[in-house]
Amino acid sequence: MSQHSRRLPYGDGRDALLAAVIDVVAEKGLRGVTYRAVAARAGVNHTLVTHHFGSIEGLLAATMEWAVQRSIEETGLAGIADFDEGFADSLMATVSAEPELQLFQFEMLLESRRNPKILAMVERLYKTYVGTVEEALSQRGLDTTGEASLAIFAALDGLMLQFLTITDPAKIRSAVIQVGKLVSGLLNSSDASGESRRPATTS
Amino acid sequence: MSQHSRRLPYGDGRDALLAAVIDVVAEKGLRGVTYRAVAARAGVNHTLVTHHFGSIEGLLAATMEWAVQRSIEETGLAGIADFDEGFADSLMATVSAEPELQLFQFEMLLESRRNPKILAMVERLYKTYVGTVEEALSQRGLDTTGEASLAIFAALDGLMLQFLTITDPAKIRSAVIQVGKLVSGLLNSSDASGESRRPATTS
DNA sequence: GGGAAAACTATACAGATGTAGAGTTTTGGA
DNA sequence: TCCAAAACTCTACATCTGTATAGTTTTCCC
Repeated sequence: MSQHSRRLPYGDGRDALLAAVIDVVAEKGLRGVTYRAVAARAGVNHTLVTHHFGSIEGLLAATMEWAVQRSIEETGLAGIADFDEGFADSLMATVSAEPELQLFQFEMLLESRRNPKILAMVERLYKTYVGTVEEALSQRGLDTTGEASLAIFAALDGLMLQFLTITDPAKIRSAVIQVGKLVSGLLNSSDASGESRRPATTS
Repeated sequence: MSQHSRRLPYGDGRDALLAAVIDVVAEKGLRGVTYRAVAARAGVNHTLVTHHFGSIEGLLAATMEWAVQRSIEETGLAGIADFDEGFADSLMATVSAEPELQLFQFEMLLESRRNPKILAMVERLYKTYVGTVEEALSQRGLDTTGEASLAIFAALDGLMLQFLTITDPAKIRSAVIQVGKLVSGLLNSSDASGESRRPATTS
């Protein structure tokens, strides 16, 4: 079914291109990102990419900017306050909702080594994520020096990466819950006398 | 200065191509992997790629096969038995020794979504890694049900990914050490809670 | 030492890709 | 209403890329 049915509304080309990048990367990887492939997916002429973004690099940077903004606004880690099973499910649900978007961000993480603009955006994104974890740990009265937040976030990040690629959801879910237990363990070891395994009800 | 100085010894072309792939991916990403780019780096004619590997996909698969074998043999996580500071330094040293190789494996992890052959190899690699962690945890008498090994490995994996891209070594080092402390915490909490304590046979 | 097989090169070409330039459509404001 | 700017398309072309084919060099082994 060739669906060149209706043209996009005037002014929607730019956004359509950004969305198309996510899809093309998910389907064919960065190797598949060409002016024509992206434009075809977006339903516009391939020269429109140059008009809006100047180059493929510019297109990728703009797409990442867009993706980062969305991720930060949605703060997928919002429900992180409690590290219980509900948290695990909500985290996985967030990633499952838009796997292509997450995949794209991982691609850009690797790309950041070769592109300063991308690097800056990835740094911003990751600092936001780690900051969110840090906040959650602090609320539980945990010592957040020594990069505990970074360690916890890296565990979740690594698990989501595997979730999106090679490891089945059930195992990932268990492992995410384990991360929650590790946090509890951190609480115990820093507060040696604590008997209260149950976190105090929301204050 | 054209430096077509010395040709490769006869029979070395294949290996030279594999090594070249790692370099090209590190420098230009998967987008930069073309017959000519890889062949030029290896110092051979670009048609040699087809002769040995059939296609770019075949070339990437063969390179991954080679990379996985090396990683498994070296077992970069060998010194994982103790989760102390020495372990952190040795882990980072291993990754630092050949960052391009690690980067390539992360690229292939993402690629595994679109390539069954790559998927099989990445699965093998990750199972080996998780298995190594599991062994280390068992030796400490820890309960390894519930995917604790997967969680711990994911933390280290996620940290190495950041180490290779956006986060400075000092922070990574601290975080890796934190992972070690989390393992200790796991030990405490499994004793303290007595929830699902299955004694591991330390035979 | 001779011949087949494997490794490798040379060349040529079709199709894909990036890019330039000129033209068309739509929007929005004076 | 009109016009300038922005959004967008069309076409053309040079370059890059993959691939086929034929030929050369080296190795291996009987």
